[in-house]
Amino acid sequence: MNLSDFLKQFVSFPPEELEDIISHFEKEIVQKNKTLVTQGQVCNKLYFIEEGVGRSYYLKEDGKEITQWFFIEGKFMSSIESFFQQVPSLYYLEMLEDSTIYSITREKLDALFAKYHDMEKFGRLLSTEMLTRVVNKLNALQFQTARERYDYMLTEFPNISNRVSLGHIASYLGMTQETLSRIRRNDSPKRP
Amino acid sequence: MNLSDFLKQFVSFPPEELEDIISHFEKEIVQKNKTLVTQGQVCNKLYFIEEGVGRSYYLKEDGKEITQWFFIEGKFMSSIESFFQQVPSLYYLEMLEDSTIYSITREKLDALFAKYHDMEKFGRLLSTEMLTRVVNKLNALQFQTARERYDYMLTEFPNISNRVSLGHIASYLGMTQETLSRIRRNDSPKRP
DNA sequence: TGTATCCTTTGACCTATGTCAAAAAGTAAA
DNA sequence: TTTACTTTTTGACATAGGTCAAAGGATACA
Repeated sequence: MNLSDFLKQFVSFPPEELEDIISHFEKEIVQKNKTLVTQGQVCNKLYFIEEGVGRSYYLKEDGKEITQWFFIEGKFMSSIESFFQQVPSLYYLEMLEDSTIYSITREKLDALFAKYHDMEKFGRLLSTEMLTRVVNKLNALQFQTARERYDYMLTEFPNISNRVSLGHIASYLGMTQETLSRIRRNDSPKRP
Repeated sequence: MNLSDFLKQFVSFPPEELEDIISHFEKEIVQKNKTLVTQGQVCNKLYFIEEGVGRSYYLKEDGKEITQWFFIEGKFMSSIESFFQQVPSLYYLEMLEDSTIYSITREKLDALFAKYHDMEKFGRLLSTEMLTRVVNKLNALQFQTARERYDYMLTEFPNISNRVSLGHIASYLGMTQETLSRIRRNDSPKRP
């Protein structure tokens, strides 16, 4: 999905607004393993992924990486609270495949929010949608077993497992790689 | 904190806009244990708490209640994804103290979003703020021990523990009441 | 001011998941 | 196709936190 179609999903922009908005994004081709943002740095870009996969991850004191979120094509990617509150990012942002992305700076985005009421609405709807998705994950982590959390993930990110490593998925789900491997072994989808 | 001050924290509304906006809210005095929304029902009001505490909770198959969020005075309260996506609520909303709240329907709120660009901006900022808070809890649940999660909660909701029951807090933190009781017993604040 | 009800603590025991270590299976590079 | 490296699986063992049951404390109301 391209950026224009994505924007139109949320708000029916007049064509000339849409064109103006899109003209403020910059296309970037990035390679697998490229780090977009480092822990401690303020993230001042919002990215739209046209093609590819990325993740945000947190580095623990003991050096272990904890995946916080996956971002796939047709979605926005950012270190959310760093971008919106302009505070140092707790996370790294990294691409996991060769990808085509479009980026916009905080300044330009704010200008668009101020210029177009429609854009402000888009921003609001995008936030609430993301909020919904985060709440779903929260529920999974708060009251589900390891097995159920794995099932949740398959609905949130279908076939992500062919694209990213087991270790990344395990930490995303708040479990170890060994536990996830054992869950997969008994892989009849859970029936209650 | 009252509604007017809360709105002004996010956006500097012109006085007449502010007045118009506030006039669409309805004041309600509700008693302790009042249920505002039931699981399965679409939540079509957003509440502002002027005084009091509430919570959202989920009822598991085995009848156990799991607190999902606490809402205190000076904050908005709702079954977020039910209100914004107009789908049946997964949660109950309940007040835990006698409270003074202000409510607005989805229709009226949408009309205000459409009427005032400033209000749309307020909506966007409110969503991103809530998103940030939810992400913080997500992190706590995803990679912290029971003890650390308890410490996290004390920063997110200082002295909530004097106002709501231990069982509510425990389920909010994804642990049993017994575990929380044991954590509290050894209550020297964790030093790393 | 006693009685019923609810909330919190404690103890004994159990289990899901983590930890550590090594083997096996993939993947890439030469 | 051999070598080196990364990822996944497996096994043995450890432990945080859950479960169940009962005893204390609070609180409310009659």
